[in-house]
Amino acid sequence: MATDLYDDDRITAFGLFVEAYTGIMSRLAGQLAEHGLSVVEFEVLLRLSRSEHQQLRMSDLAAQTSLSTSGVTRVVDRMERDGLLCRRACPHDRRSSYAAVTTSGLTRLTATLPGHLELIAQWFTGQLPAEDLTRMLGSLRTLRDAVAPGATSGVAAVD
Amino acid sequence: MATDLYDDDRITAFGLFVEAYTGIMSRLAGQLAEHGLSVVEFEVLLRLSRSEHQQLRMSDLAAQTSLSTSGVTRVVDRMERDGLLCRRACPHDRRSSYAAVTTSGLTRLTATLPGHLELIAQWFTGQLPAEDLTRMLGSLRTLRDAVAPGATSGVAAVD
DNA sequence: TGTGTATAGTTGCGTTAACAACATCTTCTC
DNA sequence: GAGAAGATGTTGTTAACGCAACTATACACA
Repeated sequence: MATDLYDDDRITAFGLFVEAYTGIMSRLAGQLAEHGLSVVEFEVLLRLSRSEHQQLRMSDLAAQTSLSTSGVTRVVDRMERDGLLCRRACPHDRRSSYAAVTTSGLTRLTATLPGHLELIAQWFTGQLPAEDLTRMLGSLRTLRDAVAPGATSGVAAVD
Repeated sequence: MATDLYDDDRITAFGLFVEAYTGIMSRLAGQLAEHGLSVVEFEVLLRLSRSEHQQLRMSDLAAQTSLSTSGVTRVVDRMERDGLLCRRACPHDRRSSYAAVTTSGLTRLTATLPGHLELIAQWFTGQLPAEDLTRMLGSLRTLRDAVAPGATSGVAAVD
């Protein structure tokens, strides 16, 4: 039985990637949950807060997250219901609408972020010696640019 | 507005990780879909195929994947319906049952793997100079061991 | 102006997952 | 060996997502 095929080095290498990622991610998700946010909701909040006037058109939000447009509709529905976001009409294009962070949403994000950053430091950036981290980030950038060329580092990077 | 807080280096760093991961993963998922497999189903098939007698107890399978036990019940349901897997009674413990790969399942996996490995090479291992890759894998192992100490590299790594 | 095409967002439907409650079987303790 | 405690897997319920269909609006162009 071609056991070698299943144990190919490439699978092992990529498995390491997956396990590191899911391990870190699940810790972050736990902390977000303590603040009543899912990973997706946190990402939405962060993206919007970074944007001009703390708002973004629905489809731009979809493009910046890993969601489809219908997924965005639903997340925004929920977050609007919870008072974290509100929809605003777009003055120039009546087809469009903005999702905008409310004061309550900003408060929630501000309460969540410090712990989030601490965890990233604890389980990711702080785990590696400075030089290794630098090299790793360089390699990650290479991979990211190859695989998601759209995501220019200006718009950058969230979880 | 504390814009600096949202643009913290740690977020940028982790965002790179996330974008690289999701970018690669979505390409792999596409190839798996061409063979009628979801990421989870592929992982199940691979884990089982690597195991003694190409089978594993349901709960062990849950432990090795990112699924809950009820999640495993359902995946195995579907895959059994599709003929990729079958359930077998455990002779020593009548509470337990095994999920075992069928010939058809093994055939499917064998058909899927070469393309899968190629894609890993194309978008991950092959993107980096040998030395960078080695260093990166070392760093990933450090992260993985910190964050998912259970997953010893013997059982290793899948996607 | 009127018509066709493209774009923005929402909704119905099917799929998949987790969680909790549950039934069944094993093991431990006395 | 009888009952308690624990393990194993399944099922009901709920939540989240994507796709495809749909509505409303904008734009091109004759």
